[in-house]
Amino acid sequence: MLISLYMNTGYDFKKIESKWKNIWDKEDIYKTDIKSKKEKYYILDMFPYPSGSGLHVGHLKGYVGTDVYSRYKRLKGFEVLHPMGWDAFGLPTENFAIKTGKDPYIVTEENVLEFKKELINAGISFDWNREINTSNSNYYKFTQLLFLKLYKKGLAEKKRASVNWCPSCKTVLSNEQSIGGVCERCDSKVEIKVIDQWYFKITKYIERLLEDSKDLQWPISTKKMQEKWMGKSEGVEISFKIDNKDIDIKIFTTKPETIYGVTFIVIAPESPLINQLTDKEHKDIVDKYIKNITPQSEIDRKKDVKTGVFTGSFAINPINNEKIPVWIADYVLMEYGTGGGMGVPAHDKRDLLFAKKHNLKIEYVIQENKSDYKKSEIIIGPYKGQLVNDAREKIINDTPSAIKKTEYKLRDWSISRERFWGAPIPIIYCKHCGEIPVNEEDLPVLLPTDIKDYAPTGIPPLSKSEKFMNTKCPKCGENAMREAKTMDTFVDSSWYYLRYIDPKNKKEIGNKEDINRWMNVDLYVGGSEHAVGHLLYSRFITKFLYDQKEVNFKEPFKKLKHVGLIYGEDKRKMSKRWGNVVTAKFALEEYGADTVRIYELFMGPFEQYAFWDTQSIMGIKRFLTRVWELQKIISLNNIPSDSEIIATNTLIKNVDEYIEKGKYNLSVSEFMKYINKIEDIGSITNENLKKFLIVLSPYAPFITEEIYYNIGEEESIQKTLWPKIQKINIKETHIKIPVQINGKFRGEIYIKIDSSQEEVMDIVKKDTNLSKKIDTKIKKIIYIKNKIINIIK
RNA sequence: GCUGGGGUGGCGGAAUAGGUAUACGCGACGGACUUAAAAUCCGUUGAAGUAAUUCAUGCGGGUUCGAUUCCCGCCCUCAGCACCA
Repeated sequence: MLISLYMNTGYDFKKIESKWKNIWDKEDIYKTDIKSKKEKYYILDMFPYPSGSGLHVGHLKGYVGTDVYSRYKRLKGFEVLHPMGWDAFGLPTENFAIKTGKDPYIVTEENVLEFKKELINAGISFDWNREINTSNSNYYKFTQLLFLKLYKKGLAEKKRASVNWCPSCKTVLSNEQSIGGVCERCDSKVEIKVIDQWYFKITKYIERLLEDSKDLQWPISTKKMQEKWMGKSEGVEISFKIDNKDIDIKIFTTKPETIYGVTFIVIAPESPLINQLTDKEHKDIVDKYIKNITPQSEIDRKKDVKTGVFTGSFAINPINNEKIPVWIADYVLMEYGTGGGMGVPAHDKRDLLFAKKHNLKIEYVIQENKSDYKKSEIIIGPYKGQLVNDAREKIINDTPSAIKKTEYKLRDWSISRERFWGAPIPIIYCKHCGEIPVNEEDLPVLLPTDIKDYAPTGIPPLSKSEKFMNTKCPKCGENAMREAKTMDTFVDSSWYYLRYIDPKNKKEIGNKEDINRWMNVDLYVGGSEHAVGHLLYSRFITKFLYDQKEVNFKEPFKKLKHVGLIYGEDKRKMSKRWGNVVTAKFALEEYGADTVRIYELFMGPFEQYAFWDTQSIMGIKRFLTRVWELQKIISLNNIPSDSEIIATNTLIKNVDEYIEKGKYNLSVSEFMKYINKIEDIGSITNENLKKFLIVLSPYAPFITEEIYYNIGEEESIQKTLWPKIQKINIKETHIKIPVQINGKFRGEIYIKIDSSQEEVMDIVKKDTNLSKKIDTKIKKIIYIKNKIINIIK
């Protein structure tokens, strides 16, 4: 029974994997020497939430990709920092804890152990000496310190404002967490609530965030997404006087040249001007309308029907003194610009819809050029006949009260949460002194351990712990209360990449010299879903630390790569709901780590999504069995044939190139081509087998280590260096080139290198097959030396 | 609607400073071994045709001796964003 199992699997991966796992662990082989003299390379994965549902093969793909690159860089002589940790605070853990009734501390610990075990089983070369955990007080002490630093510079601030509220998670969400008007965690419809919230003033950094992104080696789509999210638009602010009233309405527009076409003014339903603008006659309708509209969530207002009511007031167009009605409209957002806009139905789609619905005048003032708006022609007013591009400045100058202005869509980052499982905000409220920051020496502000019921209610759970809440004012020493809200987990993850460099430092985030030496992250890999959240926050925090002279770099992640999702065999997203989840645990036990690693990279381009396929993975298993069998055909004399040398050189060169380009799937093809070739030759020298194993080792660390050991090497394959190309003295005298007739491939011939056209034609004419085809008159010959010949007849 | 990707065999995918399209793998078919199956090994495999050859890289044009690659105009599809004035 046992024997047949061995025959089926080819080699006993379980035995090999557990053997080397133990040896590597004992030798602490992945330990990074921060003080090493070697050139540094920092390669980072986005750290995971250690959720209860465990690790599946999709998570693994990213880690395998970075692991191949890390191992490769070590072989290339770099000191590599490749750490891992846990984004342990936050809703996934907390919700899991609530569901299971377990303590979140215990839940975190259990999940972390499970995740870590699978990562080790997969042979990922993380340096576990540097493991971090955001829910550990040694870590969140510095999250709180970061808060204090921002607070002291006026960049952390409590404001009363309308916020996105998730009725199911019972907490506030940032704009980045409520994209599309739904909660990113639970898909509930987001509501709008007005409450006190803490904000980090990321908007102060917006210009620098835009400017510096130009130099980042990031996917274009991700950079564009950030750019769009920040939403810079340059335009003009114009004041419209209200007829018979002492009020001005300010509006923002990016198309001041359409001012001759303004036929109404629209203001947001939240506008403070509404009371003054509404006359008696319209008061009832306006009140009713506003009462109806304001409690609506953003998503309900985002529809094509543009509702609105007339206020009874008229504004005066400053350019031509025309009287135009002022309306309240739900498509105008209070948060953007001035909360009001000029209605130009002829040249704005939304205004057009609104005008049609409410029978407002439509006046065309521009002949629009579809391919380039700036080349549109003005057809009304003093600049009739001119292009928008030329007339815009003049029109701005002509418009009284017009001021150039730049508007952005990005809002400040809301960071406080009404939840338990997060870092407490280090602020104290004192009756006498007001809002006072905790002294830095008093950090960390520890999460209380005496709260049993931390299920969300909307009231911060920390407020239930008297032990936590009651404290002394750091300034006057009187009794005072703590802030009961905790920080969003994106604060934890906005600086974690710094902590790996010096994770045990108790005094500061980390040793400055080491941080400055090891940052930036040379390669950062993770899902594209963090494009506008985490990645933007991290850039902001890095810039802030730069300004405080804490660090000497302005960007955290030099190069960014996204990893494509793995879908289930049924082509649906892996989910418990469909029962199509392939867990890392299952795959590793069933196929072995080396097979799973190679398979995941061979599925397709790294950045692209792929479908799990239990048949294809067998191909990789077969491949590794053939690798194992190479041991049986080692040649005795150790003198490689020319073809063996050429094949090995090609392998080394191509794999090198493909790894550098991140084209892991193509390097796997190279390994397969190589083994096909060697099997054709029938033997391999010890020397070249070693080279093959070394270049394969980043992909399949276990089997290569075992064979390397079997063929007599005493030191780990991981401690060797990338093989060099062997110089050979084979002078190629002849090469094969394709022959085309009338542009179509018709055959190939062997020619002497650097033959002339005449010499090549002689060979073509001697070739019986080809000469038959060119018996008629030849019109023209195109010959590209050593490459191709095309005969036109 | 906007932004960024993609459309190549039965399937995953190779190949773009224009030069033998379909590498590598999966699957399928045929064969060897086996009492048999699995595993393994050896062939074949874009389509049509006995063959010469013809037709095939989403569709329609163009440039070129030659186009998957470059240009123009479409169609389809995936992802993200979307009342931001």
